[in-house]
Amino acid sequence: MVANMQNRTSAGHRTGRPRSAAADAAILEATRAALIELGWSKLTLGDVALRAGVAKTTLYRRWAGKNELVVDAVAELFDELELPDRGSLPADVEGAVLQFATVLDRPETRTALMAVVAEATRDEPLRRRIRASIVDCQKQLVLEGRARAQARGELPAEEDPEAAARTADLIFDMVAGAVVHRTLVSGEPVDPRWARSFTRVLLLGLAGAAEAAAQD
Amino acid sequence: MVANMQNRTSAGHRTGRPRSAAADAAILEATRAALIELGWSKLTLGDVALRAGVAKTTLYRRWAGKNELVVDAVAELFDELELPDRGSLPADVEGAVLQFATVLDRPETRTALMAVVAEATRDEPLRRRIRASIVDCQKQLVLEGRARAQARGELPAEEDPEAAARTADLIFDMVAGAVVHRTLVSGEPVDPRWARSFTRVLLLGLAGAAEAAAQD
DNA sequence: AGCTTACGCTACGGCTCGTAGCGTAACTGC
DNA sequence: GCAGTTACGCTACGAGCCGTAGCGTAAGCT
Repeated sequence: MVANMQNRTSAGHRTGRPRSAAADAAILEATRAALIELGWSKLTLGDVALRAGVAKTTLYRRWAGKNELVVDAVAELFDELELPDRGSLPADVEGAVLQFATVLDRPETRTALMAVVAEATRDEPLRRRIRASIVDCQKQLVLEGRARAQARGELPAEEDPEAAARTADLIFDMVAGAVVHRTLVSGEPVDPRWARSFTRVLLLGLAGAAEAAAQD
Repeated sequence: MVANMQNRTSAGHRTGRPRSAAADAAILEATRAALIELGWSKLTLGDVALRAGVAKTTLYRRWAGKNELVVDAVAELFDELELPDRGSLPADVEGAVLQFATVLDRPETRTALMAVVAEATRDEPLRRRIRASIVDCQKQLVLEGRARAQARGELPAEEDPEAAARTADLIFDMVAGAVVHRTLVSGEPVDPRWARSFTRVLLLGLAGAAEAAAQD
């Protein structure tokens, strides 16, 4: 649940006409539709307002601009991501990879995700917004998966919390990075076969690295 | 050497006034300067022309638009990438990772790379251009590194060429994806320590996967 | 020379941006 | 009910950039 981190910062005003939640939903939906039809670069806020059936000024009252609006629109798609229990660590990783790839396969995600990341390189608030509403909830899945594997006895419990955090970051960048790169840069599909190969390399590598670290 | 794949499609015209190579260089340099100062979204072709000291119409005579121009401008930065022989496969991978990260650390690369990739999701010719002038020459380094490792005896020779190609693609997406993701999405630096951890996981994973495959 | 192509310059219609201003609608507390 | 407060729709506007047309000039080739 992303839930409008942009408005009513907390314990917001109680008087006056409340903002229409229906308008919020219509705008975000219209934004995704416009992304599919026009792509990021040709998307205009005037067009989104027209599709959503609201005035252009309403958009500017709620979002600072195109960047913030699109982040919220695609963040909802990433909310679907969950981590179904498939019984073993390799199966879980493979499932997560395929699920992530499914979201990245949507045309609105493809065109929008890289664009807002590019914008974020020169916009610190936008970067925070992306992290809070998209990236961090993905990283959460990594932590969840590790905890599950430790409960199953497939992974040893971590002793050094700092090292554990670094490893989690490494895993996250490797998984998300590889899937994104294959999908958007190489332009090749993330099919079950690729997911299987990738998962195998990743898990064998992590197991070997943990073993080597234990010998230090 | 990117060398203007956009002009004079082959055996181009020989009569008339030739295009100024100095103008080409000035334009690409001005484009990078504008990327640094303004970023992708605020970069305008009129401004680039002003900086380069050429007429705006000259830009449109050589490039179809902003996308193509920026691709050529950043492609020159990736031309620097080489694969110095560091004596062992892990050292080579680590060096390549750090070198790649250095290019991604430049402000003009950070803001431009993701942006053109985003544009390319709805523009097939642009995708081909990016592949030809940026991606493929990176992938070449992977093949070069593997050949070198095989010559050293660190890797077995491949028997199945198709499987070898798939593995090379997997490695490429894992390396480039992880570095890009850490730099541009997570926003954390790719320092020697991270490069070391990453390389260890990758190579141990590949070794383990090759071993497992041999047993099939 | 004469031909051919590149270049600089000006000017233009068209589009999008983001905002200001106003009247109306919706909800709250007295 | 009524007054206060906030959201909404609508119109209009200056500003900026886009991409192109048209023209005169510059730089090579034969």
